[in-house]
Amino acid sequence: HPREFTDGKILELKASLERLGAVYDWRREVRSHDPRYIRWTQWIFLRLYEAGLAYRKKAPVNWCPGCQTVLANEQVLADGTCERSGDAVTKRDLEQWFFKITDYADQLLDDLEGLAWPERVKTMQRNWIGRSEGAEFDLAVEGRAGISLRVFTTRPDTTFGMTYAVMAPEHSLVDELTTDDQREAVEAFVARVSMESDVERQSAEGEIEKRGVFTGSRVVNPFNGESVPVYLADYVLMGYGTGAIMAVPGEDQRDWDFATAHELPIVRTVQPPDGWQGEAYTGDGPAINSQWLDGMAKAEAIASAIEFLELKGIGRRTVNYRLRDWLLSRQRFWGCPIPMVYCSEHGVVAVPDDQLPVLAPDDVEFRPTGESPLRFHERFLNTVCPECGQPATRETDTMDTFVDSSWYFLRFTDPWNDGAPFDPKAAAHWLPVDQYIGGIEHAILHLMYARFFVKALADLGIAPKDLREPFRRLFTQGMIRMDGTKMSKSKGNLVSPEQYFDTVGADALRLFHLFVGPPADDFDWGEQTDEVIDGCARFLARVWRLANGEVAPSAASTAAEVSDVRRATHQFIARVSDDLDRWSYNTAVAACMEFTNLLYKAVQGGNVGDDLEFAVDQLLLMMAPMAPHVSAELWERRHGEGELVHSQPWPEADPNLVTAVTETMVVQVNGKVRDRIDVSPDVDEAEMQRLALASAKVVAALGGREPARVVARPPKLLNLVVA
RNA sequence: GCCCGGAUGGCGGAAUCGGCAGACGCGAUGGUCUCAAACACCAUUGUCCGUAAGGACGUGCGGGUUCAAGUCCCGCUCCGGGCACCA
Repeated sequence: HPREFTDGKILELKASLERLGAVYDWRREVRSHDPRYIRWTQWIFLRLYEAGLAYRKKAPVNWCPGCQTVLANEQVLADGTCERSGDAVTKRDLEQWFFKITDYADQLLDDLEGLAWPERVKTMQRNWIGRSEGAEFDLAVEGRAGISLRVFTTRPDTTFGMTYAVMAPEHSLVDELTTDDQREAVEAFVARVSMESDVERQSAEGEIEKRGVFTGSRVVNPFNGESVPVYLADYVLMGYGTGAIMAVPGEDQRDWDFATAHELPIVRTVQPPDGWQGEAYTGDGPAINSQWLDGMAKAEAIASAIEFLELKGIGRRTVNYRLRDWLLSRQRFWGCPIPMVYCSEHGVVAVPDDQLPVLAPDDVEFRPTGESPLRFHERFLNTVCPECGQPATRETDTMDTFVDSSWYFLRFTDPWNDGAPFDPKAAAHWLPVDQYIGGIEHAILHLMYARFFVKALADLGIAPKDLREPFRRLFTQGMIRMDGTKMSKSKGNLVSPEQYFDTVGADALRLFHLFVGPPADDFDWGEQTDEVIDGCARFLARVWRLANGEVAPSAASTAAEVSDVRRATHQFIARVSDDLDRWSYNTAVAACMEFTNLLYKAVQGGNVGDDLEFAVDQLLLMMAPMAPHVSAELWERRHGEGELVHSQPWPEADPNLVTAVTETMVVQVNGKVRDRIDVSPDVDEAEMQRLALASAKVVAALGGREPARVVARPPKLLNLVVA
């Protein structure tokens, strides 16, 4: 049962997080299936409904046969498969609930500007929203007064080059515009296209002539009065623009291909550059074959063409988006019920706030059948109309889980509130989130939905009015992959952390995660991975022995004596602090390892005393965020029961001790390193040159030649250039 | 096709502003300890030539800029990701 499964997994995950030493404010924990959360998710749904931002309509929707439910566009991958199950998604005509995210298309696009997000994610959102500016206008159907075909184009400047028009096979005028002699061919074409999945429809390459059919009707080009044929073609989509286009093969490659296959004329209306070898030319250039537009550049011609359409009263400037409204209905039992009731008298009626939450019963056959399991549960299904008290039925679909995650961060600000989803004052205090961290897979799902919710709730006065964005900064961390695919709970290819807690310990596992590479990079779990984790555990054991005074001076040590432990310690503090500041955790761990190695050499060389004790304490302080358990235990052993490393302030490096006593000057001859000489950090150029020329290696490399040029970068580099 | 990333030893990676390529770790090799092993500790470990000292080469490929390029510029190859009949 989903409830047992979910509750069990929460316990498991929470226990893992606690053993890992992850620090969260568990007092603020929320669970999306908790009636106290469901209540407010439904309450928010109703506010969106009242504002016209949630609506129900019948539409061709994405259907996943594997999940036996509908999906939002965002949950269908580019290859037409379901992001969750991998099944090929088909289309079904169903009555479903939508959120009107398209109302916010421009804001969602424009407000990306101010976000400190990876450019890649912003680009993905921009592409997804897919704003394009252009014009819509009517094409009069020849010989049919009162009927016109409305088309959308981004290139009204090329209208003189229209040699045919195309409708989507699903267009509502198809029947009307099909002439009797073409009816058979058109119906066969429409039938074939309707059988195809989106994937098939998009992959029909190389058979362009089969991808369209003539309707028998003609329309008039309003720019030059010429009559052109109307075709149906599967490359025109009903869901975008007006579902019909003017075809300008001279400036559109798809139109060019189609025109060539169907032997339709091609007229260029933009002069391609000299030497143009291609077919359709989409770039800028002076208009040609376009009467009063001739000679104008693209932008000017577009403006002039739109002016003409508006003057004639047949068209207008318009903007189209690729973004569709968010389909939120799911034919699922385990989800937040949509709080609506259907009454034969009053139609669609909202459940009153004081009757929330609407909870699904647990005693259902919950397995997917293509309809919500709640439909077969009489006690849930049958209710009374809130308006008239007569028998009515409940909406039995539940909400997309992305609805839950679109406002949880708002609830975190005020999780105990039982009079509202959250107090706007609390939300104003905490939000926007300073630093959000998540996987790239949420680039256009969660991250777009949450942005929409925040904007809508702010406009409705539920969230603070000036809260326009949920997440100020975003960091997309890499994935840990196994066998080439993402390690994830839905794929089931997880490596359990428990086995590492029980063997090497949580701190070793934490160090491994930090050490393995930059946090933004993906990592492949491989054959050597367990050995790397063992290496982290070995390092912690070295620190343990060092901090417990278990490392003995050793005559066997051949290492050079470590002279200035205190100076090295301050350099170490500066280095780790800087690494942590710039999220370079792998080098921070490396610095701790290096410093530990240095302290081993010091101890083995007999160098013990206050400087060493100070150094070890600083090591533990630096390691406290990375290996909290081991450093806490060692700190207590060194400083007494109850002394807590995590309560200590972060040390400051002494600037006077961070600078080195001596620097290594690299001497190059013609850019090749010939010697390294220890120098004072404030050595001057003349001194550098004197020291370099005193080196036998340098003299040999010069071979008696005089340096023609000397490049000095005191104190680290000297390059002697000879001819 | 378009738009982003990326390519550095046997492996993960480091090199932060154009200035010592390969930090740190893994693996490997040799040694100390041990009856033996494990652990631990020490040392070596980019490639090639050389007994050695030392030298040459070397950051996907080809050019370029510069005293100096893993880093900048131009042109490619391959890998990963996103978008793609969006008119």
